Amino acid sequence: MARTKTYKSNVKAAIHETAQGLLEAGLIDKHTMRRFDQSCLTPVRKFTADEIRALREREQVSQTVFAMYLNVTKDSVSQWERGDKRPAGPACKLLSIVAEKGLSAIA
Amino acid sequence: MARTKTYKSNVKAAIHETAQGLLEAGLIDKHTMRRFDQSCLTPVRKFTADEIRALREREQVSQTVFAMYLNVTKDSVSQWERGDKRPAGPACKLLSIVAEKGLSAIA
DNA sequence: TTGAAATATAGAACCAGGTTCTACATATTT
DNA sequence: AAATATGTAGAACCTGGTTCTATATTTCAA
Repeated sequence: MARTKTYKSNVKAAIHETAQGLLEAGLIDKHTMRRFDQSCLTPVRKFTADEIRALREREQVSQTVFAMYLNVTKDSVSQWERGDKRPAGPACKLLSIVAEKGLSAIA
Repeated sequence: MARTKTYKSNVKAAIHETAQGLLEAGLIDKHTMRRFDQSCLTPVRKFTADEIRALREREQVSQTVFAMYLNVTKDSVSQWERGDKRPAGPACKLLSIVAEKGLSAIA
């Protein structure tokens, strides 16, 4: 497409270009996202019980300390690692951040 | 207290010194946290509906985009800002990070 | 070695957070 | 004018997150 529009239009174009993939993948809801500042959201992985445990052990912290970083109870971490329960949306986001950037990213 | 113990003991001492405050404040559970690596956890604030809205508007994003960053649905963000529901542990942690470091910190 | 603290498992019960859906109301763009 | 983006509203559902108790093992200090 030709880039001869106003600044806002270019931003909008950039938005759609970067987000359209997510949209088509069904990862985000239908419309929206004007002014989506250029940054690309890191995709949020799903974590198995073992992956969560491996992640925590990689960071060399106990369940209790790990829980403190995530602002969750130690029981929740235990339940995740045992496969008793699975982390929800925000918790998965935090786990993704830790997986990619380490615990210090959410200190 | 005298600092004449081994390295591990000093670490432990540092742990207790930094975490004892939280412990005494009743913010963390009883014992624990050996090897708490020196970093200090940023305290997780509680957010009112208005604060959440102000935070989002400060970042200049729509509810939908804000929700994407937090890995939550746009409805949840709307419910938070209306006071219909309140963000839980992990969600509050993410909000705290955004409040202090901006949206880019969780991109 | 003895005891206290740290760490992790297990299960149960409860509540509210997060999801999904629909419908409606305004802007804002094209 | 038509289409899109944005936000409100409410309801229903489900499970995540909390809290509690109890138990087992390990680690550490006296």
